[in-house]
Amino acid sequence: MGGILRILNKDTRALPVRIRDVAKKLDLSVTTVSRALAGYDDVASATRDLVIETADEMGYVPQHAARQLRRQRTETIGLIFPTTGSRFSDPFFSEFIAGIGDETSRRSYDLLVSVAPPGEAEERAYHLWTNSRRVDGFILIRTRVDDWRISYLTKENFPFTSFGRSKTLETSPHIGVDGCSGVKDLVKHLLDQGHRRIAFIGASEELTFVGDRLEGYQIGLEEAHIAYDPDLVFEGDLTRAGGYEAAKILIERSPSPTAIIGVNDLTALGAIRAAQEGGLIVGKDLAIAGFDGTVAGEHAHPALTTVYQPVYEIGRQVSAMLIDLIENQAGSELDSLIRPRLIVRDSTLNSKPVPAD
Amino acid sequence: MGGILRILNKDTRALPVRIRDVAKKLDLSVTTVSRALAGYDDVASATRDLVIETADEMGYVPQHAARQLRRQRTETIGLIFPTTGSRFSDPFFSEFIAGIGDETSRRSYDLLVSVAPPGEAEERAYHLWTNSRRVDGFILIRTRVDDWRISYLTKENFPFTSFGRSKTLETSPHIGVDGCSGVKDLVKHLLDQGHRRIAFIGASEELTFVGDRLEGYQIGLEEAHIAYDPDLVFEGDLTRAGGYEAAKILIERSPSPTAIIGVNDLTALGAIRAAQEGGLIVGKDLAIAGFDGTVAGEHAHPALTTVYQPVYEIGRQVSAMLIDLIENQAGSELDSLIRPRLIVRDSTLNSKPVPAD
DNA sequence: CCTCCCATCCAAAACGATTTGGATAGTACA
DNA sequence: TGTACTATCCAAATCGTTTTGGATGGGAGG
Repeated sequence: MGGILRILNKDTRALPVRIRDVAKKLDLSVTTVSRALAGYDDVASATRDLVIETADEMGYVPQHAARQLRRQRTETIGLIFPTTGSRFSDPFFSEFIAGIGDETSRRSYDLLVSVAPPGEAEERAYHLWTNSRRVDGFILIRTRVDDWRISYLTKENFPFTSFGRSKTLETSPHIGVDGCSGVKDLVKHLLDQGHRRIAFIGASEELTFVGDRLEGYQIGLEEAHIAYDPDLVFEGDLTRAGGYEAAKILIERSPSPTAIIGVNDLTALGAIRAAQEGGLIVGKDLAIAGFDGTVAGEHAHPALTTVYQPVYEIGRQVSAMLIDLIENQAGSELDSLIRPRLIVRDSTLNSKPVPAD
Repeated sequence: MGGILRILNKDTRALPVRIRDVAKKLDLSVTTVSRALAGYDDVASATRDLVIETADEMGYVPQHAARQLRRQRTETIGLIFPTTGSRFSDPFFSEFIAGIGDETSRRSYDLLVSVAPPGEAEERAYHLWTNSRRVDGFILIRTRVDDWRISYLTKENFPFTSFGRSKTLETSPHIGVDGCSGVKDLVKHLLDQGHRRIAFIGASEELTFVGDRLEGYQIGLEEAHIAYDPDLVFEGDLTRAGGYEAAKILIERSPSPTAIIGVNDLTALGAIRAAQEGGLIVGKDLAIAGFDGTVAGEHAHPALTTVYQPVYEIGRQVSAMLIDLIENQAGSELDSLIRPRLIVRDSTLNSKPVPAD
């Protein structure tokens, strides 16, 4: 189909301009051109201006590999998604990557991305990128309570920051979100609405943030002197499908819970679906809430009560922190805790009538 | 908070093993080690085995920058998201990036990612990565009818493939999805259900795929001898909010449409919300359908009728095609058209009663 | 014994930038 | 007139690979 495609031929590809070409054109040494472009003050300002202008109009851009080899820095940061390919559609990720991307390009860094499920492939990926000096540092996500990545990178003395803390080391540079107090606020809100049987659909407690949120749930109940009931706690898998399955079972319990907290928005959205299929009106018969503050939750029906964390902004900060670390700029705080914000919407408001059908 | 953080010090960071170190340990030349590892047959097999084993146990990995400089190839492909940071949460993207990521790492390529809104910043980004030889090729997404990127890369003779074709060149390597016939199928389905006033919420027709889908809508109506009514066509912006706004207006028209097609799933989900807020039962009072086949649509309430395109698989193929192109492997087809598949769900089935409330 | 041919190895030259450690010429000052 | 200093420039080394173009020695064949 579609006619003849032009064949790409490396030999015909325009050769990029090298610093040598600029030097030759101006009858200057390579050294001077290099130093002029780098802004050193041992080159006459007239010369500097001329060099900059000429380099610009010749379209000269330093070849990355050469510079990198000489300077032994890549100006690149690495991000390895700890998940396997096809089941990877958490809206969280694209927000986060956008935050990182904006900050890195602002500081003229690049972002190298890979996907590897936790385990052997993940280890290989980190080994490769550290040993080949492919990146200057890593951003870690979905930190785990016992996190191989953190001990490895620390041992290698390789810069990294993470979204979410870990218990692997006493401290390591990261941006954390206080999931515990976030869920505590949420529980308090549900208690205010009169709920007493509140369920929690979690996920693998290997993930730090899951443990944090579960803790908030427990403390919240405790403070209201409500006994913790293990039968009301389920383990999902952070997906919508996981939330759906878990909620289905919870709903058929008796006595069934009057409120369900999903460890993230996707889980909660799955639970909403299960409830609606079971003929329940969410917000009236059953309250459901999530955590994340994704757009999907905002536009759900009914709109989802959730605990909002500024994912885009966290992406920006975590990469700013990493670049500071790489460049040894002591300035920034290396250990910040963001307090997420409760957003109450219809899915937990029984006072507001649902639209008549 | 958090105690004393260990300060990273470049001087104390373990020096990576160089090929020279391996050579010295084995009392061989650097050349021989290099050739042994590369699998040339001018090194004795006993020597080769020894080299490989030693290199492995010393943890030797070639430094990427040096290799890249010498070979003048990066084994990296570039992906620049043509969108601006914060409003960037289409689930489409994460699926797509996962497909690309899996294929590139299978062929031991890396993936360099950036985010730049169409316009000047985008041009700068492409210039930089081509001139600095930062990547070996590009994957283009959201191709536009008149696409600067395609003419630029073609002019520079720089390898690229795209998801979605463009009219900028007669042909260029890409994976296309036949959005026209996809929407035509959808229209036919709606006609079968008895609909006659079918609306379409699109987006900027600058985007090729939007035009394709709109064309399918028009042809579908034409074949059923239904006059095209411009009042039933709206322009959204591919987001949920855009779909919501457009649908709100459409619903209050009189006579109002009995079915709405969203150019993508997000638009359709926005429309569902607008309909529900307006007191309509989606599937009964108003049929709504989308395009993409995202999980979000599958789990919506009611589940969304849509036209499914295998985004993960397309990501894989488009990057396989690019790598073939870079390596001059003539093998693969450079111009493939995938026919998407109609998935009918409750949002367009008025026969099935909605759950009683 | 001599020649030729393999099989195996290696020294040195790239690749394209940055950085080190001067060189050169003009100026100010004694 | 010398000397010291400054402003401006540059040759050469360097980063760690891969690749080019031999070198070397032993065995086969005459």
